[in-house]
Amino acid sequence: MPTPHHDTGRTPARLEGRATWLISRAHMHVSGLLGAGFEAHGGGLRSYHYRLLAALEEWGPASQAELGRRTGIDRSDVTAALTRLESGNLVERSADPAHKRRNIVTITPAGVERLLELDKVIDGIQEEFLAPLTAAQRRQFITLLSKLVDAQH
Amino acid sequence: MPTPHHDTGRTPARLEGRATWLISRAHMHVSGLLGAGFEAHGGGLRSYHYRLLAALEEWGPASQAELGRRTGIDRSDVTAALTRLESGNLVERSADPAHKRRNIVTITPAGVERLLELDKVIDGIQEEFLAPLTAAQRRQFITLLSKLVDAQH
DNA sequence: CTGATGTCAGATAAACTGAAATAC
DNA sequence: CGTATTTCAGTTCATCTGACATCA
Repeated sequence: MPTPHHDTGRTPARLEGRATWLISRAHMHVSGLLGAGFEAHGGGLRSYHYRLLAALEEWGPASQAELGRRTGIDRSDVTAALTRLESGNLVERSADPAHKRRNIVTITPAGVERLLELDKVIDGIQEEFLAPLTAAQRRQFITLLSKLVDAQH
Repeated sequence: MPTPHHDTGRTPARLEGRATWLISRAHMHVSGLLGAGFEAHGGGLRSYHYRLLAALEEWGPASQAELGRRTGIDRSDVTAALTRLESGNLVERSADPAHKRRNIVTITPAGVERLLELDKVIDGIQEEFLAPLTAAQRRQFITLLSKLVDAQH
């Protein structure tokens, strides 16, 4: 058990040995970077909007419930975020002929354009975050993180 | 907060190639695990409280402003979280004799005990998160993440 | 009836902002 | 005076809950 040392020269045991504490700090760091990025260059769009646009471009048109499942966004929040996107003509809602209750959501050309702009912003943030690593280390990190994210179900 | 996941077996290009999108998903994943863990075994304490207790045990007594800087928690939120911890006798506030405005915050033995319990919870969550990796890969991942976190200032 | 869907109203936690009072 | 500290009041964003009407 670590006993309270005091100040000293950096990187105490907890920060070295505990991955979750580490992940929590990395999480805060990324949150900060993303928040600042969306604030500065997001044109009023937030992470929900980015995730929805990305999912639509990636997997094509979908119902709102399906978008919720794919992006991990609650269906009630999907509704609000899509209303926002629709008001900017970035997506379109149309009734599913096979199921009157269900909407089919489609990304518009303007939506794709907007998404590509956001991608650039996000790529910049990614560069900034990964800057401390060498190219080889970055590849390693991304590979490992992919494994971790893909393994969740 | 489980959020059931997608049906599809394929991993689309965006998820393969874009580290920030990946990090955002990992971020959500970790948030969910931590939230559920604190909810289930945190005894009413949340991430702010854990971070503050950990910082106090790690670096010893400190002023509130200093705690804020070390943990990345805003000074105004430090105040509220410490009041909560103090009401459970997990920390103590005392006036700094050298500076009347400043408080010196100390973790109590009960606070250390509580922290060690929370550590166990968090270690369990960490195990769960890192489960998809081999032991060697975990070490690699932790090393790389340490580099990324340490490099931020 | 069951179950999925879209919507709304509200709660909560994390993080931040601005301002005040106090101490150095 | 300027700066640092604590505190308070209020805001935003992401997330989740519960309810409800609608449809298959």
